[in-house]
This record gives sequence, structure tokens and C-alpha cells, in this order.
Amino acid sequence: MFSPPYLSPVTESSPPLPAETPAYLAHLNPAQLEAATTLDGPVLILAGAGTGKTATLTARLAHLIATRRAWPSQILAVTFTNKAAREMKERVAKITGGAVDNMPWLGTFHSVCARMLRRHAELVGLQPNFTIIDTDDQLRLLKQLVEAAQIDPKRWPPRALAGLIDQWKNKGLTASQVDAADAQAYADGKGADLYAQYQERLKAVNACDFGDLLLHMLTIFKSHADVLEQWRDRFKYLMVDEYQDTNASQYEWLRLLASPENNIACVGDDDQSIYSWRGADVSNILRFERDFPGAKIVRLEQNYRSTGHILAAASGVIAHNSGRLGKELWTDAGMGEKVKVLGVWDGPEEARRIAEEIENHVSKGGSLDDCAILVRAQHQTREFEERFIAIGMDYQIIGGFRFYERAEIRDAIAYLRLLASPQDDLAFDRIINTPKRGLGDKAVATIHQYARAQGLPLLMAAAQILDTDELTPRARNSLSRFVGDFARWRTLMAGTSATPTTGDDNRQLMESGTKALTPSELMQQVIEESGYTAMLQADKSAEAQGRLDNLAELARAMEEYETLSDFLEHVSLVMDNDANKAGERVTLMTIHAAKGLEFPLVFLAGWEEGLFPSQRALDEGGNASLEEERRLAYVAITRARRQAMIVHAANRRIYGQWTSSIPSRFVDELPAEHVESDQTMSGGASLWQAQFQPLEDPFAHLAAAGSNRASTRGPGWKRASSRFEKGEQRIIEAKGSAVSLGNKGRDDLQLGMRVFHGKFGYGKIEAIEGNKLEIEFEKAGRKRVLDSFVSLEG
DNA sequence: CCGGCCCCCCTTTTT
DNA sequence: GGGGGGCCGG
Repeated sequence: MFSPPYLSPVTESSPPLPAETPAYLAHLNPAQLEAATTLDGPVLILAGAGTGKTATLTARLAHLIATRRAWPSQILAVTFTNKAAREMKERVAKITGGAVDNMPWLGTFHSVCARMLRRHAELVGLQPNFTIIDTDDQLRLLKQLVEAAQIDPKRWPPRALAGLIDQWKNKGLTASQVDAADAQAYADGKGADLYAQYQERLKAVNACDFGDLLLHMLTIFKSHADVLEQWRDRFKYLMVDEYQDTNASQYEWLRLLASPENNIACVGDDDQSIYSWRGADVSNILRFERDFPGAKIVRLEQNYRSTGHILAAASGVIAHNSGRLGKELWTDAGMGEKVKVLGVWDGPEEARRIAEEIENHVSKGGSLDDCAILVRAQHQTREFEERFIAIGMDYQIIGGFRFYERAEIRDAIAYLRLLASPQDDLAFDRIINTPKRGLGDKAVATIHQYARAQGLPLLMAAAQILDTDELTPRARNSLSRFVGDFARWRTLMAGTSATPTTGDDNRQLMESGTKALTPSELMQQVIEESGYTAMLQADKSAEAQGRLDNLAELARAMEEYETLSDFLEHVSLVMDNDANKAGERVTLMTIHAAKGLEFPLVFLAGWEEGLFPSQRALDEGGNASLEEERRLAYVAITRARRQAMIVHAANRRIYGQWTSSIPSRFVDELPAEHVESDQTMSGGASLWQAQFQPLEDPFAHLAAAGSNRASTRGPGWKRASSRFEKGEQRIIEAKGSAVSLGNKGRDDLQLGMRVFHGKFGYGKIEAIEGNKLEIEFEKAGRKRVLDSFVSLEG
């Protein structure tokens, strides 16, 4: 079904290399050439920073295709970021003349898995048009479950549960595979149970989270040999980028797909493993030879990016780590400038000095595009933003709040999701009262209660509840409009909705003259008619206009997509915000986000103990974490081509409180001969440190800060838990138990019976129509209610 | 039901 | 410094 016979690869034992070296191999050095042309069997390419990894990988792909070992569609190439995938796609297209249809199976682990999973969704209880939820939805859902389980969310933050579930998924564990000891980590062992409930809820709303994309495929591969076989047959060659970042479940997924031929090439650098918190397991790369017997190992050690001093400084730092595979980077680019280390008084000065440095570069004819500021944590960007705005320097922040994570964008998308998939309860919850339409907690709770009793999606439950008096007339009116809007919008997208469609289907549909709107038009109509636009227009706050602009931007972005489902898939997996590349500007981002990038001038801000290395990492992960932080430092320095400048501040505001700190230990680990300390500082941290360090314990203030935090947390937690123990009767549903199953009416009710309704009191049943009752209430008069809301006694 | 106010806790890093 | 949740008053 996947590979028509005429697509079978050429199977001669060893295809002759063209007599002349093809262009795509011409510029490779010997190691790169070996990596690119060793096609069969397992290969591990240890590629240091800046050693031409992408060029090598691209050449390898081109070689596979050119020598007809495989068609582009028979090569599976996975990366971690969309950026990397896109870059590789572009380069392959260029090399192969673009004639080759873009490699269909080149993408991130997540997007590749999503594509696969759409074809086998039913095997894990999903429909092919399942939605992919992000962390925000995940959290909302978990919060509901936690509260329903009468667990105090203060004591057991849903966030923590989300983290655990992610970890389990990264390890390839389904809910039933989580052992009791692990489950103990949350709410006295309720962790695994909540995980199971969470999966149930996801299934019910036809959704999965990021981790599921992999885990579901893994489950399918392990339980359906035929499916695995299909995919094994399809992929003749596998290629994995950033192999050091693979987690256990990705690793297993790869192994299953690669065997038995094991034509798998993995590229990685153990020194750049910086994602262990996300489940990445460096040992995957460390034990490659053992896992894939006969593996060939190629080392790429010639660095084409940085000058000698920069490389030496980075090597000096990373040398403090143990358990490395070992690699010696070298360059013939000359020593260049030494790495500069600058101590400043505080955060604002740090921003000022770096901005000056950049202005200086520009005044000498340089470009803002040459400059990047890398930080450890996202919040550090704020100080720079303020400075750049003040002096009118153009900048961009990569990562941070991604476009599609903004509230207004997520709201708009929620409307679209609910439109595309009416059982998407998470979307329903998000927008039912956004904009405010008088459907508050009480109305929503009623809808929930009914939906739960009937096993219906919320939108359906809402529609049914309209026929009754369960809601106040005002709420009912409003809800009626809401439900009616959706019914109308659905007709506007004519058939492109719930059923998964291919782009072709829709194109035909639209060409054949149906009145279907394009996704972009539909979105604009929806935000207009739902009152969302009006809500923002009425909002006088500073951000409102920006939000409207963002929605306009969303409409523009959506124009590229022909179907709603295409768009929704992209928005959850692929869309990142490198959008407007207007003019030249400084780039601001975290070190994590900078991996794989390079800039002529790199500014590394905030190299202070506690911030970098992060105190939290140290507390939680001990030495292993310290080494990961050090790898982060290594990644940071090696982004620089010509100049790297490391800055540390003596004082910084943390949580709005001024805190002083000492330079990062990584500063001390820089080899002195490759570093130049800036002595012209205006009261910098090094001076400050020199005066201060002789005092008893330079770490005293850190310890004090730590204990302060502990002590403020202590009573708070105690208070929270004591309140919890007293048993806040948060009454989720203490009312009578009227759990009717199915959509049919209850069989224990008959005409004339006296029943009790939580809102209207006692009354007599006058009519029964399916699950709807007409009751003459003693106090409230005649009402139509749902049978699940009444009980027999009182 | 909504808005405003106060208090708490907080931030590593991302598909 | 800032966001989210809880509580109170129209």
C-alpha cells in the first residue's frame, strides 16, 4: 500500500560511484566524505560544533538519491527542530535540483510520528483527525482531573503531574506500565491512575499530546507486527540528527524501524547534549557501538566556524566534564580575537554595555544581523528589550512567546478546532465564555454535568440542554446563539470538517463551486461573528491593538493552507515565529534555542552562579546537571564565529528583589591564555568580587537566599496542607446520584412520580420525552429539565 | 456574573 | 516584576 512495486530501490550489491566526483561531494573533507558515502549498516557520525554536520548530512542524502539506493520517499530523516528539518529540506532540494519532490519523511520526530499516526489512529482508539494539544491544554485538562479526584492542587500542582506524565512518556511507559514506586511521586501514588484517566479523557476528545505522538506509534509497532513491517519495508535508510538528544522512546522507535538491516546513520555530539530534562539520554550515543554491532564511527573534528581562541576557550570549559566520547576540535582559521570577559555592576549595565558593543560594531560597518545575545533563561531577555527599545535598536526574540502561544491566537484556534472537531471539549472550555457572553462557572458546570452523565461532548450537551429550563433564560439565549453560530459556521466549511481530507479533496470541492470559505476567510468570519474582534476593539488597554494585529497576521499565515486540518496540524507542530525578517536586527534567545546556529558576534550574558549554572538545576540534578550546564556553556561559546563576549553582573533583580551574585564557575574554567578580561569596567563585578571573596564565605548569601526561600515556602505549604487535611468540602457533585447511561431516558421514571431537582425543588413528572422531562414544580412552576438532574427521593 | 483588589508563588531549558 | 487564583462588592 505504501510502496508501489515500481518504486522498489535498485538492489545491485554495490552501486558504482560515478567516475567523476559529483558536485555535492566535491567540497567535503575526508572525514565528511566518509560519513557521506558510507551508506550501508549503522554509522555514528560524531560531529563537533561547527564541523559541517549539515553539509555532510545533506551530501549523504543527495548521495543516497543520486546513486539510486533509495527514492526520497524511502528515506526517513528525523531532526529535533523544525528549523533543522526545514534547512535540510531546502539544501536537499537545491542539491538535487529541486526536481525531487521534497522528502516526505524528513521532519521532526513529532511531525513524522503525527503523519504516521494519522494512518493508524484507530489502533489506539483515536480518529484520524485527532487534534494535537499543547502544554496549555494539557495543563487545563490535568487540573480538571486533579480537582475531580479531590486532590489539593496547591499541594500537588497539576504542573508537576504534567511533568511526570511527560517523563513517563519519554521513557516509553504507558499508564499501566508505570510502576507503583514511580506513581508514588504524585499525590501518594495516585499518579499512575491520573495518567490513565488523562489518557481516557484525551481519547474521549479525540486528542493526543506531544508525547503521545511517539508513544502511540511505539505501542502500535509493538502490538501490530504487520504495521511495523509496512514501515520497515518502506524505509530503506534512516538518518537521525542530534542523536544525543534522543530519549528512550525515540530510541526504541528508531531501533524497531531500523532493524534488521540497520541502515541507520546517526549524527550527534555528546558534548552538546542539553536536553536531559526533556528525557534525552546521552547514553544512547555513548553506547551506539554496542547497540548496533559493526557500527562505523566517523569523527568530524575540523571546525569551520570559529577562530582558534574561541575554540580553545570552549574546549577548555568542556574539558572539565567527565565521561565524554572525546573529540579534539581544530581549525586552520587562525587564532582571531580572544574571548572577552566583562564584569559589570548590574543587569541594566549589562544591557547597556552589550548594546554599546553592538553599536560599535555597526559604526564600523557591521550589521545587526551579525550579533546575537544568548541567555540561560527566557526572562533575561527583558532587560535587553527595555534597553533596545530605549535606544531604538532593532531586535528579535527567538523562542519566548511563540506566536501561536499567545492567548488571542489560541482562542481563535480553539474556535477553529471546535469547528473542525465538535468533540474537542478542551477547545469548548476555552472559548465558551470568551468573549464574555454571560456563560459563567455555573452555566458551564451544568453543561459539564450533563455531558458527563450522558457521555456526550460538551458542544452536543450544550445543544441538547437548550431545549430545557436547566439554564436561566439569559444563559440559554446566549448559549443558543453560541451553538447556532457553530452550526452555521460548519455549513460554511462544507465537508472539509470532521472527516480528514487531503488537500486534493478540498481543492476539488472548492473548485466545484461550493460556498466553502478558505480557512483564512472562515477564521476571520468566526472572530468577527463571535464578538471576539468587538471585544478587543472595546478593550482600551495597550495590548489590545497588538492582539488585533496578531489575529490579522494569523489570517495571513492561514492563507497558505487549503484545509482547516492542514492548518491545524501545522499550528500544533510546525509553526514557529521566524516570520518577519524585515530589516537587520539583533537576535536575542536562549542558549537552547541557539543550538545549531552561528553568529559572527556572540554576547553571552548572565554568567553568574545561580543563574548559569542554574541553581535549580544544581539542586535537583547534582553533578550530572552541572555537567549539562557546562555543555550548555560549551554550546554557547561555540556559536561564535569571530568574537565571543561573556558578561557577568554583580547585582541582579530576581523576582523583583535585588540579589548579588558572584561570577559563574565557568568563567574561571576558561583557559586564561585565550581570554581577555575587560579592565575598563565601570565598577564591575570582578573588582567587587576581589574585595568580597576574601570574606569568610562567598556563598553565604546564596545559602541565605536559599534558606529564606525554604522558610517562606514552609509555612505556606503547611497552611495549604492543613487546610487540605481539614477537608475542604469542595463538593464536586454532592447532589443525588443520577447517573444515567446512554442517550435514552432513564427507565426508573414514570409519569406522575414525585422527584427532586437541585435547582427547582420538588415536582411531579408531567411528560417524558427521551431523556427530557416536563415537570410541574411545587414552587418553580412548569419546567423542562433533563432526567439526569433529578432524583427520586429528596 | 463580572470586575477589581489582594496575596501567593514563581521561572531553566522545548517538540 | 508579573501572572493566577481567591475573595468581595456592585
